[in-house]
Amino acid sequence: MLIGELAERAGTSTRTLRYYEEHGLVRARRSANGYRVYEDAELRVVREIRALLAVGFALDDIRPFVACLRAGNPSGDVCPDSVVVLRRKLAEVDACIDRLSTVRGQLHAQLGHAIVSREDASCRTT
Amino acid sequence: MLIGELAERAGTSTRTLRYYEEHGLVRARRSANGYRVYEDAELRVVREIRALLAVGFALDDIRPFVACLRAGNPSGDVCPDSVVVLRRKLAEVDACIDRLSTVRGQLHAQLGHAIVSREDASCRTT
DNA sequence: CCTTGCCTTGACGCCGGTGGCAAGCCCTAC
DNA sequence: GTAGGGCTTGCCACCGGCGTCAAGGCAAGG
Repeated sequence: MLIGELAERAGTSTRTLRYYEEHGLVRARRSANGYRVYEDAELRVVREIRALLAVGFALDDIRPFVACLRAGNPSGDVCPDSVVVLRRKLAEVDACIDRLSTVRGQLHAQLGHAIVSREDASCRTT
Repeated sequence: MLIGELAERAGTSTRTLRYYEEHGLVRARRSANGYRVYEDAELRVVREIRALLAVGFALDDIRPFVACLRAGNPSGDVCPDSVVVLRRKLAEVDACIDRLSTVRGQLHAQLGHAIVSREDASCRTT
């Protein structure tokens, strides 16, 4: 399978696949003419990556899941490393929700004509 | 008041103040030597900006609040334009919380060994 | 031979709010 | 005179996940 086909089947772009490879997440052998050739199994890997990204993981966080899949596991989340990341992310999300709830309260109060206080940074769901 | 003093009193940097000015949020007259000279009132403006940024507003969103303050209002949130922005932001935050709650559920499920589905993008609390 | 369409690498752009550096002016004190 | 501090403008760096363009090689069909 060449890169264009994989991109289409995974619902993404060739640029994206090359980017993943550059970051060590996706693998390909090269044919004689230098083209990337993918195993069918890579499709699952790419889908795992996309699903995790959508949930808010960074590429670095995703690495253990991919490794877990490559190790032959039916899903990428059964390995200890993956679980660690999952727990961390869960904690982050919880913290984020708490913060947003606070902000929500502030906005609500301000709409009722109060004054905004402080709140800090970094909450994502890319 | 010169820029260094304002920066210190507002708890930020001179770089930041110049940036705000560049984006039309903070005003200063110039002394003979070209230095920025600030009214005392600008301190309140800068604090309003910082507070709103901390809550997650973008600079563009903050403009109406500043205008409201400049119009002589005791707080920046009493003007119609400000309220519009507040409502929009509240809605955004609500949506964000919903999304994160969904993600939380997915993470939880995955920790219980299920499979991740999909979720989309953009949730900030800068 | 030429076109078309796949593939390759390389590199810049984006977004937003700064940090930080450079080169240079202004003012004060010693 | 000179050292030191504050001020000026201008521009590059950052973060992350790509989009997108550039310039070129390779394969196949008319």
